[in-house]
Amino acid sequence: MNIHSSLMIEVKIMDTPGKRDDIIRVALELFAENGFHGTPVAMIAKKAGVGAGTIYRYFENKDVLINELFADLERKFMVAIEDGYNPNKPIRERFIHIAATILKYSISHPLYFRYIEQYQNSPYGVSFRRDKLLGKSDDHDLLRELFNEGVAQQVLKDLPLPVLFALAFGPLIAIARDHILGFSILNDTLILKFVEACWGGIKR
Amino acid sequence: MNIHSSLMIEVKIMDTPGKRDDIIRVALELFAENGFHGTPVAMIAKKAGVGAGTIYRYFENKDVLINELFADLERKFMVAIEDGYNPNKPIRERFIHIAATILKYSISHPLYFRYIEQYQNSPYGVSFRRDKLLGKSDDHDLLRELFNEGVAQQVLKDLPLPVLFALAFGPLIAIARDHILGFSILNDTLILKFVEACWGGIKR
Amino acid sequence: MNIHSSLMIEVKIMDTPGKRDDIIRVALELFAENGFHGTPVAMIAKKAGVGAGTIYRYFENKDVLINELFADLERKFMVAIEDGYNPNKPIRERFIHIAATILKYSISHPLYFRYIEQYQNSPYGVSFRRDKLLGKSDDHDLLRELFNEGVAQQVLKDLPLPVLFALAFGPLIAIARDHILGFSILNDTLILKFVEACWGGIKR
Amino acid sequence: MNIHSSLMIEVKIMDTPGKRDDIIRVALELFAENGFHGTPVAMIAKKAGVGAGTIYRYFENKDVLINELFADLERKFMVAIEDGYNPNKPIRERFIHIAATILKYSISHPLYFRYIEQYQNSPYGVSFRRDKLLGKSDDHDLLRELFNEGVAQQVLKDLPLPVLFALAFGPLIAIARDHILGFSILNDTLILKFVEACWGGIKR
DNA sequence: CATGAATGAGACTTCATTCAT
DNA sequence: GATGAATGAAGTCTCATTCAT
Repeated sequence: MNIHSSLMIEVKIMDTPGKRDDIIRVALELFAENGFHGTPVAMIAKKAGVGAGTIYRYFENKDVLINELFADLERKFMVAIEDGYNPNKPIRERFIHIAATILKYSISHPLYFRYIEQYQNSPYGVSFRRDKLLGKSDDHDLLRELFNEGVAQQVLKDLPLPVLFALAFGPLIAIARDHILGFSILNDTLILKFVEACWGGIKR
Repeated sequence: MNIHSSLMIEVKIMDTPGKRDDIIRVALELFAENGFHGTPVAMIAKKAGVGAGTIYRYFENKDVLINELFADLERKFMVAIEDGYNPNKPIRERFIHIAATILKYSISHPLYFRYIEQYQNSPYGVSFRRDKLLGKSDDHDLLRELFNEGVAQQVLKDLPLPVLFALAFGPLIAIARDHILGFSILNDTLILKFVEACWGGIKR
Repeated sequence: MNIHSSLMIEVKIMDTPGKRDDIIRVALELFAENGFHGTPVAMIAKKAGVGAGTIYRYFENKDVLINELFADLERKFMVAIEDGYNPNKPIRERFIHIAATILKYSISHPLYFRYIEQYQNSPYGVSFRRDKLLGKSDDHDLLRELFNEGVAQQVLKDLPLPVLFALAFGPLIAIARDHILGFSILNDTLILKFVEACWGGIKR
Repeated sequence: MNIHSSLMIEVKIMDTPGKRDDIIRVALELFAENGFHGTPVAMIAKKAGVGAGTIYRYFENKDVLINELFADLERKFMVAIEDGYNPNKPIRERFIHIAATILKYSISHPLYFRYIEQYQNSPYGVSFRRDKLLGKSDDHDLLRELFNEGVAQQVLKDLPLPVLFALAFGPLIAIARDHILGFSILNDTLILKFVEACWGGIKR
């Protein structure tokens, strides 16, 4: 019985995270493709190969799933951005790194991108965004630091942070969306040019 | 009797379209605030002071209402842009006019802006956008002409049109959203500076 | 003004009965084709070229329209049957006349037939039928007389009236329906044969 | 615990199909009595003691329920007819068996009969009937064989099949309806006489 | 009288969530 | 823990009927 129990525990340890991940992965795909309201919980359950009730063991309800999934994706973006980021490099280089990473990562993970866009333009996202931007958050701290530094060193235009953000990342979001929807096609050269153009928009 | 008759005609002329407009106005407001799925038809009817069935006299179904409302808003943007637009002015000036108009109009009509954003990031909007961008449309023709001309005259960077669009309007959308959500505050000076920065992003 | 008024009155006199007939005719057609519940009042109004409200000037409500229409059709059948009916002819000849008339009339007025069938197999028809058959009615009096006479004269089988009715008219209804739905095709020879066979079913 | 387990299994086996059957049974009753349009899904659910949504687990929509119910009833009629049918007996005897069975079964299952009649005279039934009669179907094959054989052996009149069908079964349907609606009362003797009379209508 | 826009009760259906197994 | 059948609140839409014009 001891053996049996420990076995079950092991099974749980190994199996449970797998199940949660299955749900997350499938939910991401379906939400990104069909929208939040076009994706019943039962559809996620079926495609994830779990019972509908199981989803409620991992997420209190559908809204929580949607919100946690968004948090997951943000975290993934942060990891991508921080990978290879060197705070000792010049402002320009650091910006190029961040911007290029965001664009490349968005393009190579179209589901992530579409999910985030959808989320941010839904009632879910707005309140979240409000909480977030007014408070603190890691990724923005990184960016905020970079931009504050840039302004202080007179490398960047002397504009409010949100304005600089808009100038720098607005085009990025726009072109990523176009690419993902197939309205334009980016390659590495174009990406680099594009990012440099973004830099042009904020540098003094 | 003449007077009475003409009065009756006036009442008809003023009243019937009034009902359709009430619905449109209320629907815009509620959709922009609560999202498409957060706004039951019954809620629109109640707030518009009409019976639920009445909405279906003017719009075949909820989706049609959503789509027509979007078309309405696009038309309004177009009207705003075309007002004061002079095709004989230099490229730069024309661009500044368009960009400033879009930004000002978005800011002074936050419901319009939020509705459009929401629409374009929903299953409704994606297919529509696809049809639209690949085909022809008045507003884009205007912009397309302007940008093509700019590229030909070597006033603008030699980049694909969608890339120029992204560089020029991506920041605009971003800052408008921020302003509307209260994350940053724009004034006329800032708007002008901002628009000039956008120009900086695309001019050669 | 006198002239004007009398004109209007004339118009009314000529127009009003026409309007009622239009409604009746269109309602018959639509009900027969789409069923009672597949035919909104508004559809009848539109096809009849009248306002929806007008129908309610001639018929208290939809149910009344349906019932009156049925009564109309029954009357028409009676007229057809009585035309050429000679109570002095032998039983057999009289029956042949009636049966052949019913069959021919049904076939040449498929809408009438389908309406009646539909009516009799709906909640409308059942209660009506109950009222009717238990009471008296012209057409059945004619038939009842004929059949009673036939039984009394020992020309017909000695069976209860409803049984004789079923034997005599059951096949008629069945073949008429088949013909109208296109499952079998009758010509005058076949009709005569058929009616004779029906006679064979009840004659002693 | 063994006993308990087996009990639980039994409950499942007995209960789940029980729910579908409850729905079918109640739906039959209500449709037969009130008509298809006089019977909201909610009414069926309530009387069957299930939630409204449950009906949609078993039947895609109301129409499917209506159609499947009809198919069910047809199957039941076929089973009744085939029970005791002996293809080696003479034509006459076989016909008498079939006709008597149909009549008796109709009379003892008035709800089945009324449901079928209603169905066949509704938009549901007409298209179905068309598909059916023009194609092949078990019960009609049985009858078709019998009648073809009868015609070939010169036992039956030399008439098209639909005509023979009408002569043979038209009276049956008519008298069954009368009986069920209480307009005439059949007993076993009368049934036999009646069926023999039907035979008289088709035999040479 | 005629009209048809307006109404709202009520029908069908979906789906987030629960809970017995 | 896992399951998925069951639930019923809530949403979309239709249509018989009314009534101001």
